[in-house]
Amino acid sequence: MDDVMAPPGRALKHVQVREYVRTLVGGSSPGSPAPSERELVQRFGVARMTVRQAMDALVVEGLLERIPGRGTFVARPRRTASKITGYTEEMTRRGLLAESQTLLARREQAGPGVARALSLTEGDAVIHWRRLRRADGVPMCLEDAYLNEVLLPGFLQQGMPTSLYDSLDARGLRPTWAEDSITADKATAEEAGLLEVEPFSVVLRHSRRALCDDKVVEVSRTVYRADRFTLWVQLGQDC
Amino acid sequence: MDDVMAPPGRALKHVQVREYVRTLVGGSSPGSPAPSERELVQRFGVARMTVRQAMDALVVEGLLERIPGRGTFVARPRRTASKITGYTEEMTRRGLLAESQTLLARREQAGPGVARALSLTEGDAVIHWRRLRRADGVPMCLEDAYLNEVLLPGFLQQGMPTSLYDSLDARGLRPTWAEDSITADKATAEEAGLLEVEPFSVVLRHSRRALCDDKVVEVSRTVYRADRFTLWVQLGQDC
DNA sequence: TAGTGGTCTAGACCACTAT
DNA sequence: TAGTGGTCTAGACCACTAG
Repeated sequence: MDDVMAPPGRALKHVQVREYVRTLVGGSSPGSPAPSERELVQRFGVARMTVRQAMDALVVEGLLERIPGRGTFVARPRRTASKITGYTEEMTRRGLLAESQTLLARREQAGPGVARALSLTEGDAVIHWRRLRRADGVPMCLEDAYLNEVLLPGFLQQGMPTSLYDSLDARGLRPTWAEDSITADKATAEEAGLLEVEPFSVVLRHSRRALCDDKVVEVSRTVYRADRFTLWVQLGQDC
Repeated sequence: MDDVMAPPGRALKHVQVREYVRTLVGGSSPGSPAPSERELVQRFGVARMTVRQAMDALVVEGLLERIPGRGTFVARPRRTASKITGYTEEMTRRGLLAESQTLLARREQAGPGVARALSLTEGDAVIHWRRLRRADGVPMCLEDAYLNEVLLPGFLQQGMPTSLYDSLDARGLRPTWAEDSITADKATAEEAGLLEVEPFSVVLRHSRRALCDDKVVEVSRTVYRADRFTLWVQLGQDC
């Protein structure tokens, strides 16, 4: 436990109780009982409101479920909506080897469309990064990403990473919200050549505008080979 | 206020405080201050923990934001993930007139694929509903929906509604979670004829498996004209 | 009847912000 | 210095569930 290393007097009591309960029920199956509130009052020598504060957090989080008159139990995991992922994560999740070949990585002046999408002014400096991306060695898609240079100082000088989303993560800019549009189309001659398919083959076009809090961190357009790629999306209410 | 009609002794105090604050800050813009906790203690003559319980609920809900040392303020609305919608809702949202023509609506025995997707056994009774759907009079997509007859008793006898999702809503079966897959493809000859496009035109195929709690309420396959339809998806973290 | 969560009180001290 | 939210105490009564 991390708590061993922490100054003992510093840890908040409701946090201590919360983390105790979390580790206690960590591996339990849904429906298993959690300790009763009064039991935790005894064990930690705290007031009941303190225990309730701890348990409330776990209930909001979806780990526990209260049943009046019966007790508190491990909740069944909520079905979750899709994480916002990039190509590397997604292909890895599918058990494929993700590789990328940078075709272009440079500073450009934003055109009207890209400027609007990035919430910038036309002519502002943006990073344009074009990659041919493979899965298990076979061309899968061609991606054009546009990034706000102000948010990513020194990005082009640091050598391009494999995963854009890892880089964003490292800078605390992991997208928290994204709007995607998806269409079916035919490949242009250039796209077909790079993707190694016949000209005018069917492709899936995927555009994304990704935000971290209120900052637009990525605008991208990706064209996928339709014969190799299916897009999966999970949607959830609430949360 | 609803409270006027409610038995005065019945309303829980933290609910009274919560709803008072909700209506008070209802129309306010983000950043507006909410009453301080001690001010509400005075106004309602309750303990501070009761006020905190009320405010906690509004914070979890995303309406309020606490800033230690400063006060409690109206939060900026969270960006939300896409609602799970059907065709009628989606087209209406886009300002188009949604119309449907039922091509088939009957009881069938589930084949292996549909049975698995609906969490049924092969041969179980399912409802198969095929519709040609128009937007502003022009064919937009062809949809095959498969429904669990046990969850929708008398569905076929009641005359087919325009919106499946409205019917599900009315029965308390509005989907809370959905998994979609999206691919690009070419239309079959039959599809092309119904959609009034050239044979082998590019289409967008969209499959959905929608659940309400743990019940599979809809399994569908839809083929959209690529020249008329773009799919939009919003993704959010947490929620 | 004993145990559970739900609600509620009337205080207290703390760190932080703003003036 | 005054006001705010964050944390915490040591009780209390209620409705409900289960044996």
